[in-house]
Amino acid sequence: MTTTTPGRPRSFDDETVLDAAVDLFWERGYKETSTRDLERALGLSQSSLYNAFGSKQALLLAAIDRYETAVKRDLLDHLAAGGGIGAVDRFLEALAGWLAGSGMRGCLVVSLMTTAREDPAIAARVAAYRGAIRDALCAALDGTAPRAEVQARADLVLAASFGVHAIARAAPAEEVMRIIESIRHQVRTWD
Amino acid sequence: MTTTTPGRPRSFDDETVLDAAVDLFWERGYKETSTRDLERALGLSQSSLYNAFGSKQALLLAAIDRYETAVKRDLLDHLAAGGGIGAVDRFLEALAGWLAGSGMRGCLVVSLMTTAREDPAIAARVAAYRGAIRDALCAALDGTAPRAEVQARADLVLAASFGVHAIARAAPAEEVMRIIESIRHQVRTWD
DNA sequence: CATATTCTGAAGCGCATGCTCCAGAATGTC
DNA sequence: GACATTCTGGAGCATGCGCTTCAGAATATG
Repeated sequence: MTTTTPGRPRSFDDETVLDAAVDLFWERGYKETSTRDLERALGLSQSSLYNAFGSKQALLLAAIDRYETAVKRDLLDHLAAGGGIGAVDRFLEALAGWLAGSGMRGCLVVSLMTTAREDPAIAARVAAYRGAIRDALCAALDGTAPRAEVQARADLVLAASFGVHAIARAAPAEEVMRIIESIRHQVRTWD
Repeated sequence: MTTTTPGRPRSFDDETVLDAAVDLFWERGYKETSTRDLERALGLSQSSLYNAFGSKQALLLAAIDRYETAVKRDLLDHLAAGGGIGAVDRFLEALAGWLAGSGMRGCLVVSLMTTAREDPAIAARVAAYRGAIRDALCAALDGTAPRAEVQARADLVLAASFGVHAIARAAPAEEVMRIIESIRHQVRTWD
């Protein structure tokens, strides 16, 4: 049932556009990115943009979906593969590479924390993202310790990695890398 | 040499005004707080405000100074008093109270991370704040383990507490409190 | 009281914001 | 080729932004 609707077809690829939106929101923040900035970076006029996504907020929510997909592929898969303390260590190792490879801009979602405080829809999306990471950490750590201990360790790694994302946005790269190493060192003592 | 200059004296108290500025920047964020908002909350006209502080950015920097003073008094003093693992644990306990008492808005400085990325003066101020906390953690932990281990633990607590601040801005209070308990649990294993 | 200095409210500057509207171009179906 | 439908660029809306300007009120010194 993929009948084509009559009328002029869209001249841009939704995923390409979303990638550019992720990049812009990630680099400069949500509030700091204007619809004119998006127009320029995405190569779409504002009318096309609003026609396709509805609002700046809706575009952000779609961009978060796309961002989360990438995070799952590049980061969380290290947790799923094998599991155990080693998996968490590899997750943190990948996090360091992820940060360096993306120009030390931390995490899109973490950078939205202030915006989330005054926008329930964004707050809900951010909470879901946080939950997904915590669940992945718990799953990886399952069986390495009593359940309560597993959850405490997951919370610790979650908080520490979010802190790294916050720090990364404005600190020298070496400092960020050292902090990640410190976290990994702690994680390894659990083995 | 406290000779009074001729001319009409200022009708407001600088520290009272700064407290209100801290409160507003903290609650709503820097970019999200307009000079009109400040005018309203501080009870000063914009001209008086600019006459006294020079710019919105300068006001923020002054507000950070005042905020850091409060943090030192309410949080870091727990690290200085006694020292050792127990001091870090009490610091985290105080952090939970600080968050609850301030309406779960996290940390003013952590909320500036995105702004700091595009404003060198704010970035420098944020880095100094971060350094002060790390130094206090290192000092408290000094002697409880080899120097390298002390620094790694300080980094971990720093990152985790910054993560808590980020999460606190948009998560349910219970979740935040549970995360802090998880961090404290880990810290206590060092004893 | 005269004078110099400072503070203050209101008005306004140019510019950016998120979003909408609309005429016309583009491309599908029949 | 006729038609229905959708996309697109540009102009424009009301609003808000950080900041400045200025005339006049307020208050110190001498």
